[in-house]
Amino acid sequence: MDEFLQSFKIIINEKIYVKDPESTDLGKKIIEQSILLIHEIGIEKFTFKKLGVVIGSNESSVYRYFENKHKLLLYLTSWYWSWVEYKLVFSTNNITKSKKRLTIAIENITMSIEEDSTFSHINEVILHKIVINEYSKSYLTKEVDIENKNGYFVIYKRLISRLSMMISDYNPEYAFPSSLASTVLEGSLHQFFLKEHFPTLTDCHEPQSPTQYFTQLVLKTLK
Amino acid sequence: MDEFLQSFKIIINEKIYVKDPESTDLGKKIIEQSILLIHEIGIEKFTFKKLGVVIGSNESSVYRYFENKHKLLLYLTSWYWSWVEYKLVFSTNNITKSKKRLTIAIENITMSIEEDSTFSHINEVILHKIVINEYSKSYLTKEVDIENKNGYFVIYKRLISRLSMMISDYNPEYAFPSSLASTVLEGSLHQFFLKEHFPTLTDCHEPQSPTQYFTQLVLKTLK
DNA sequence: CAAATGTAATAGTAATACTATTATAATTCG
DNA sequence: CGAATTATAATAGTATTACTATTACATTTG
Repeated sequence: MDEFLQSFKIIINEKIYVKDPESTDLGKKIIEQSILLIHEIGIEKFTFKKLGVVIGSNESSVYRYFENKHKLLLYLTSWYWSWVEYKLVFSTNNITKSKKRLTIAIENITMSIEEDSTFSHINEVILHKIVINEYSKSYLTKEVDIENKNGYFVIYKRLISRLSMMISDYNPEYAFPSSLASTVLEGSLHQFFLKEHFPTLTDCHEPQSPTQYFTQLVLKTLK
Repeated sequence: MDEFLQSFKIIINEKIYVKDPESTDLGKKIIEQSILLIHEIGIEKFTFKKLGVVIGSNESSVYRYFENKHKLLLYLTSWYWSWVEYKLVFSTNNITKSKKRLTIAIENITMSIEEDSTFSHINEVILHKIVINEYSKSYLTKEVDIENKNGYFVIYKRLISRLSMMISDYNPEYAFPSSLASTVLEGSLHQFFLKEHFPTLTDCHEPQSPTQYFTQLVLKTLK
């Protein structure tokens, strides 16, 4: 599957960027290094100036690709959700039993990313950590409704909607499929965060994992 | 209970502020108006300069009370969690049946705040909305571990721990009481946000509510 | 009523986010 | 081939923000 994925390009809403970063070497460098730098210093302290230094280029060159750092964050997180969606669709394809399909989906959404694999210039392990620490900030803004209308969150919403449908397939009677799907997705990011910074607020320590917690939670709730 | 609460002062960790805002009129005005202004323009665009204008005072006067806007946010959210904790402890007191106690606790934590009541200068309805939109930003930072050590999140953690204990009381066998407690608390904020901005991702629309969703989720999971 | 303290205003600085303009390199096409 | 066009990047800014140092004024206290 890893090599298979390499023959695809993840397509991101064109409105998010000024110039497609996948189209040039500098663009790819911007993606590669911004992931490392945002992870290192956090989105608040991240600036295009600092990024310019590490990519050996100028601040203003970055502005050719992204309007501002918020859009860059949207790009990176959209890429991440798109990657997860791809893995989810691929691994649940042709699985006819609704329970099996649902557990595979939960696994895909809640699992910790272990190794950087498919895309040469994107480190998925670190990108996952960025999503854990910064994703909420991309929608907890005053501009969320306009940006939502512009389609900046389509991939994220589609992913939740896929999980929601699998929940309803498994138990058509259940009244909160969308809420449960969004809880699993957002909740797993939160559990990873707690594990790291507020360990007493979670039970997902080795050998336990968010995947086990949420799989049990969903199956018991839907029974 | 409302009048009863008025005879108490909610105590916030002294390290969060430079000078206790409850100790002066200006301090109370800072709290009152910052709640309204942060709600109106969001924490990113909120500045002490803008706050100075609405409280009819100077930017620098605000710095006498809070080091920066991040600390002010920590103060406001700590106050909120403290208020919720008080209501929770009060309403579950003397309830001996573990199931009843648990459902009351979930109700307190997940319910939507309807009216501004107890404290003259603090609007709890709007403060709840600030918590929904801004709370995650107060811990999704690079400084979280130091600030946690300084005790800036004690009330929040104590609240989750209370719920966690009630979960274990109801079902001592359950393996994820803390994870479930943190999911309920964080998840309910998230469901309120979705209801407002991503309505397709939640089922908590009238007459349904996050309280119903989470009460059912917890009881089914613990059965 | 003088000293001490509390409170607030003025006037800054450093850093950040972003932009306008110019320079240089690469490509296209007659 | 070489002029015109376009792509790309660097320079040099500006406006805003977050925060600080200093001074001025007001209030309290012994």
